[in-house]
Amino acid sequence: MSKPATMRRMPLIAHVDVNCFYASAERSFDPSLEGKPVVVLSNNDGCAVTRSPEAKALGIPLGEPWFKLAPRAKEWGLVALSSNYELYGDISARVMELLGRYSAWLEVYSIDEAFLGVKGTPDELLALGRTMKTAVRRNVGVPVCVGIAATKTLAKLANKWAKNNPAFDGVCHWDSVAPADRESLMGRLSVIEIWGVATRLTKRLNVLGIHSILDLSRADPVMIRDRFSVVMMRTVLELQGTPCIPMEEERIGRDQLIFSRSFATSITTAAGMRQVLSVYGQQASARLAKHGLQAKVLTAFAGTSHFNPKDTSYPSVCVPLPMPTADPVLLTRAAHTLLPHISEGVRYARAGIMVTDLRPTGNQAPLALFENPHEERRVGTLLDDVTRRYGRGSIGLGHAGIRGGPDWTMKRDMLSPRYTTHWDELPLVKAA
DNA sequence: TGGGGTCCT
DNA sequence: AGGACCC
Repeated sequence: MSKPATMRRMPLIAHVDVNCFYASAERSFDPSLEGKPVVVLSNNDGCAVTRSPEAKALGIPLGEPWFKLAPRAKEWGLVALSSNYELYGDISARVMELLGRYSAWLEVYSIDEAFLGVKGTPDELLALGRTMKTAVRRNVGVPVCVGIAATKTLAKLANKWAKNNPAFDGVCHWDSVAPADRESLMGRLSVIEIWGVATRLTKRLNVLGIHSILDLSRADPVMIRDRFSVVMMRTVLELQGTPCIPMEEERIGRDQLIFSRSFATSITTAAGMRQVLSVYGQQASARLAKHGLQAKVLTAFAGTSHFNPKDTSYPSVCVPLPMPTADPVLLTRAAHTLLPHISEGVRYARAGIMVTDLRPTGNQAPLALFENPHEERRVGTLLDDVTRRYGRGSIGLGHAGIRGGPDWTMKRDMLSPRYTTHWDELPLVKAA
């Protein structure tokens, strides 16, 4: 199991993640939030995606719609904030940069999580975990926990344990815990707590009498592979201490890019849809150019609300592009082929485009957004058009479109300042 | 009452 | 293409 790995000083995996990241990021710049129940809302201020410990203590479930929370917010002293991705992205970069100093082998797994390859005696590993935790808290201002184990799956489990059991003080080295205690934990926890197992798989496992993590760790990997998949088999092996999920290189370029939003107010006209698709075409172009990529295929889609199960409609078109491109005009034109499938009067609650079959831009400069002056002119017109109609800030690349704007822009009524990335929104510090 | 992704079958 | 998962 994991013991030989430790004895042979095989590299282990440290999993580091920020406790309730969005809420912690907000707090690190607004100390008045300390000790208060805080929730951060999803796009469109739809539902609570992050809760501070105080908000959890109020019994607010993850994913609770804001419209249900709002009436009681005052009574609870609940603070709700719109997602401020610029702030979180910046805090994330600082955390990752700092972690990179403790291991050359860093995999940034998500905005608030990283895996690190680490080596050392159990004492050294525990010390390393504590050092990282303290450093991130002091230098970036957000709390993290650390789990260290032979595999990614166990490292994540150890991290979760560290978060839930104060005795660990935020750092759990799996192999340093008494086997009886580990078994007791795994016996108490449902398989749904494991990385890679969610509701569907949990149901199927339960049918086989596999309920706890301990049950799963004792299952026969081959049986699991036959009845489920190689993915689930890897999970079983990882629980047994055999690394099956490798550290990954930094991924350059995505397989696909999606631009999609639900609307604050539904779109009911082809003209409205045309504008939305134009914006997506723009955004896709900018992102492709930024990554030095071109797309061969574009899919455009729209859909009615699934909370309104009558008169549903989900039109979509898939457009092979004549040649790989990141050109805003060509992408927008392709996206507009959805328009004939749009029926006037139908209430579309969302729309989007997806570009796939991506490949690196050839010998053209990756950042040459507008190749020929003719097209540049037309793009300018497109931007001007929307801006004239809906006002400045309604459209644009990057973050230009988030304030105000037409009905279909994102609703972010409770946005905190972009403290770290915009000069006019820097926090003020008064020296006494 | 989110929006982006990936991998496997 | 669709179904599962992740954050």
